[in-house]
Amino acid sequence: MATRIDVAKRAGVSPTTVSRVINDNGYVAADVRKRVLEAIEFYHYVPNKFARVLRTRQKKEIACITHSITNPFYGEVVLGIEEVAFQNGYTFSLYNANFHDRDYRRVLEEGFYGGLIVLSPVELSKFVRLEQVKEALPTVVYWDWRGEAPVPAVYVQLQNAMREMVHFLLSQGHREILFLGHDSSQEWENPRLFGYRQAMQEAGLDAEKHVTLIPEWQDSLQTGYTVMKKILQSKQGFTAVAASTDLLAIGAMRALQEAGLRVPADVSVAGVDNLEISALVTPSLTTVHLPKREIGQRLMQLLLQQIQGVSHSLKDIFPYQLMVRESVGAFRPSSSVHPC
Amino acid sequence: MATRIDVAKRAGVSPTTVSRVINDNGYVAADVRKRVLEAIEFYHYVPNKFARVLRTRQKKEIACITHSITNPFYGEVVLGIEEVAFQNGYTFSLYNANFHDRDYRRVLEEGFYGGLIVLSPVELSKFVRLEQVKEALPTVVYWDWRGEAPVPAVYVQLQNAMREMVHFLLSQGHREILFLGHDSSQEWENPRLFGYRQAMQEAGLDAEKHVTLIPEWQDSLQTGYTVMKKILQSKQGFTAVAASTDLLAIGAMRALQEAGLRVPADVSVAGVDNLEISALVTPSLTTVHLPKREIGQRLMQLLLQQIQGVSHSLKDIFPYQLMVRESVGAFRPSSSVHPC
DNA sequence: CGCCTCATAGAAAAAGTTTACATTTTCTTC
DNA sequence: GAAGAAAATGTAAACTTTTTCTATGAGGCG
Repeated sequence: MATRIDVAKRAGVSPTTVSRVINDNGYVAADVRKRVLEAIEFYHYVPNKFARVLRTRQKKEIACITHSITNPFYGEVVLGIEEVAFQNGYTFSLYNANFHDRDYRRVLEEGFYGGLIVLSPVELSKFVRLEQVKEALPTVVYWDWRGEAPVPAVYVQLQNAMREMVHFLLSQGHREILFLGHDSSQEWENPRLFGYRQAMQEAGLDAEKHVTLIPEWQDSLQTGYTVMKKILQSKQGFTAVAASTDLLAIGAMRALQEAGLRVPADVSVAGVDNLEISALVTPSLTTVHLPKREIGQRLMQLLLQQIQGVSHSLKDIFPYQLMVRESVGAFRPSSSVHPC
Repeated sequence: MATRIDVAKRAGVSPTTVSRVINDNGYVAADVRKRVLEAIEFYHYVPNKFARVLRTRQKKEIACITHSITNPFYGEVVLGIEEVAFQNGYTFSLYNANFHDRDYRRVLEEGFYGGLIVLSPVELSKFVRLEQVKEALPTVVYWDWRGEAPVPAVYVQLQNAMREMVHFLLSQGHREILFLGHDSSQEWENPRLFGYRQAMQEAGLDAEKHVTLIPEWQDSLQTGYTVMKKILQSKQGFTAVAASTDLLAIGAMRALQEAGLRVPADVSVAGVDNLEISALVTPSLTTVHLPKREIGQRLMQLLLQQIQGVSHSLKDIFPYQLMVRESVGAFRPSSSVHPC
């Protein structure tokens, strides 16, 4: 690989002058500049990033870490992040924390990246300790839990979103509404679960009877499918399913259909997220739209502020919107999985 | 940030000894090692990656570039890549080529990465010129086109896969089979299209009548949906759809259903890929399984060989497997979109 | 003409690490 | 107990870049 010295030799100048041309600072005569540019072109010379960063300490590379690269929700968030990153001259790379925790911390701490975006910390809590990592580099987080994030964060009103969704199910006459989602822990409180309980209590219903909790945090089609299969064996009676996410909802819907139940005639199903697929399954999924791309954009903006040191942990409140589609129908007395 | 020199001072040794402890090479006495490790712990010292790479030229970081991070096909391939990368002490980051081409080339060429995996070069041909980039760093590619890749590649027998799928549709009695997918160009030949034509010709049918080509290479649910909507307006008659990918198939299926057509009673639909979602939509999709994770693993193995200089452009032939599910039914004389 | 300013360009230091080489200390072995 | 091997540690160069400092010459001005 050609270095700056090769370029300098070919252009008949000193290496310093090449730097000046590249970084466009200091005085350099027009003809000299031209010669240098030609030499750069000749060698296809690109300055060595490692040497440059070693000297300047300016890393225009940011990292994003997520638990599940295959989750389309994060996919869309990432698109938003990228957009803003590139506009600001940053490059962006994505990590998937499926593997060894130690390695990830190492990567993040060895000074490779100028900033870090953590998508949903709960799923990553085994790998990334926000308190530790924020010491090593500017960090922001997509925080979809109740309470305060330990670093600047983008918040979404998931509790209200879920609540509104359950309200809608209630408005359709449903009373036996199954909650399908993740549990809270000592550390983390699941706002979706709170939203569900809130809505049920407001309607004067038992908010615990139909709560089905998924042990490990897994947001996948397969999880929704297998959990619903199990529920159907348990003879639990319900007429609607309020799923934490669209993936869970779609998986659950399939399990219901395989059991010979019609959605929404026999059971209604709704989710939260509004993924692309949700509008294109049959029946199309009633869900709550979350502005994924905007979340990504704001995350990156927040990180830029962090890097520049002007971060005032802004709590962005993003709008959500109920998307009424086919998968929810009005309650009919005859319709119930196992009448109770 | 603490450096090696701080650590050395605290441990009362020379910086060299610290290096030796860290890299575990050369002689170092047990008690000295212990002192050094304590000092490292004290400072939370992590060697600066930039200085290290500058010196050693060993970049244990590889990049993967794709056109569409949200495509679950690539998502699963990436899981396989990651697995092997981590086993070999490499870290891995993902680029999404939605934005400026120049920037990507720059990132790749400035020596940041020790290797590059390109997922499907056609979609990236605007951004990444394999012939150029392979000069800058070891490169391998997932090659899903006819002909030879310009760099070591992992090949999949897509032509045969598609052919087998169309054979299956034919075996179910279908004759008016619509092909839904991407066109070939001067540069690239689409093996799926060839597989379709081959199967149709073998059956003595017109292989061109029902070919519907998607202009830009777009593999998404939305594309399948909108293209099928358009087809339905055109009054073209067919009884089955052979889609290039599962995403296109699922999108198309939805458009058919919205038009009041039953799948598979009125129209059969099949795809290629076997994504997770494909088994969980209703009706579940008949498709051809491709070993995505294995493809990823092999890609990374191939790249490791490239890096070590022992690459003998191995052509991996991966098995595929027809997955018969609900979305294809036997042809019935009465069933046709627009009987012709 | 002497001095100052400004345009231009090179020399050298610095960033933090690895490693070849050099040096000192300790251990074998006859 | 001396010689030579092996173990342990240190010195300094190298990796490539940016940046500060210095040097040279040209032109302007009193």
